Amino acid sequence: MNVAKNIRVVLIDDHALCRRGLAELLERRPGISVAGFTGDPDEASRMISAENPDLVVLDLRMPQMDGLTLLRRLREEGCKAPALILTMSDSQEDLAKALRAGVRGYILKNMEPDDLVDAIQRVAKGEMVVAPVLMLKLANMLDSTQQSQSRESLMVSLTEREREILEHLARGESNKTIARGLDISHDTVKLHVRHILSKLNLTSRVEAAIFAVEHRIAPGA
Amino acid sequence: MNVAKNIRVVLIDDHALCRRGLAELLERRPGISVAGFTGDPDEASRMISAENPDLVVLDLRMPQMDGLTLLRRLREEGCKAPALILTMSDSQEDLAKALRAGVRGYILKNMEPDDLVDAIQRVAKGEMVVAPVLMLKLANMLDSTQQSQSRESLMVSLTEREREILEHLARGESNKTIARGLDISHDTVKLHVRHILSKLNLTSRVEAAIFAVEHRIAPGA
DNA sequence: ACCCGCATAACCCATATGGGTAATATTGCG
DNA sequence: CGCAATATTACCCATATGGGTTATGCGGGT
Repeated sequence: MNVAKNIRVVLIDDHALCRRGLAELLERRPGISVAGFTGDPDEASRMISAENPDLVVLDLRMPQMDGLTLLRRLREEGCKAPALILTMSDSQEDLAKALRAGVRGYILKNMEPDDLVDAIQRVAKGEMVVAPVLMLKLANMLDSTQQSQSRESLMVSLTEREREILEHLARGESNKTIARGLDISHDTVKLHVRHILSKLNLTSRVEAAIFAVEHRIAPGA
Repeated sequence: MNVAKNIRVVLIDDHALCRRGLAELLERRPGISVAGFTGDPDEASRMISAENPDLVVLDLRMPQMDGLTLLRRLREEGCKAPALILTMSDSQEDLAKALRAGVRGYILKNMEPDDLVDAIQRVAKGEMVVAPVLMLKLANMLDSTQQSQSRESLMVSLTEREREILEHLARGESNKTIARGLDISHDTVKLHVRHILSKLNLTSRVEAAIFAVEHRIAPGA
């Protein structure tokens, strides 16, 4: 059904506009055909086992299911196609997470269409593609792999209580307020906060709050 | 150059992919033609005074310039065309800001292309269009207009310098660090921070940091 | 010339925070 | 049972932060 070097891709993106536009853009390129596109995880699942594409283009942030979670699910279902992340997020964390999940490319949505096409072709050829802007961050990560990685993993080392304290902290509450709210001593809260900072390798409650907000530990007020 | 009921639109979006795809989608609809598209504010400015379109489709979050800031600039330059915001953000805050800036439509990027076309046509006819999902939030706003409105609107009252300080603050920097970074006195930073808190109606730097992060004033570390 | 907003800086003071140490109670595990 | 982890509280101390006041210099507008 497809010519020798034709690359069959499936697009998964919750933005109808993006995936439609993208699909049209790709369809008119020689050597690339769009086997399907959807924004729904379940449909993506079915589509990929049915079409068995050469490549999966995946958005990271989707309302129903996180892109990487979906990727893991696809892998479990036997999908072997390389994944190319196409996202808005240029954050170090997301990049790191994606790379550790074994994606073969990570590019940003604000790039030129031609570059995207190029990225698809290179990933299909077996190359690894990372958005140039992010290569710097990648370099940083190699040095201080500890921080962003272990900050992630050390996150799990937080006690239930500490996570609870962190939530309040990330709502901007002072130690005193947290203490009143949880009906414990001010000193106890202070100690918990110190433990949090120490475990997450941070030095101030502000950093902790930012960390929490960026990791959606704190519910969006 | 255009038939009677042809709607000439200009697309402003920093995502090359989106604007290209969108342009193609719109071009193939009868009654709509794309007079131009760009992701650059200055080019947008020139394009709109040159083309004098019937409608401007605008993204909110753009790296170089905030969509609403750009809109205000366009208005100053004499652009009378109604604006239709097309964005990812479904936040109450952004919607409120946009409405107060006088946009005539606010729709989300994850909607179906057909709905977008519909929205464009309705705005061109003089109607006001708001994404259905957001109508609820709109209702909420009518009650509790105080908080989110005043904090948002007071946000614009921040000085350039204060915004700059806020950025650093939202990276978790202490006053001393910020002072060193900007090569000004510690006391000056303190004063700026106090002004920020006062203007935004907050009481601690932690709240300010959270606010900044949630509103992407701070660049993703 | 005058006033005003802004950035800058220097004070004072009360409180909050980060960090160290010590102690007690509870819980679950080997 | 003893041990380790956790939660709790209490101290001490240095520094950071929030808030008030005063003052200087600059640039824009009246």
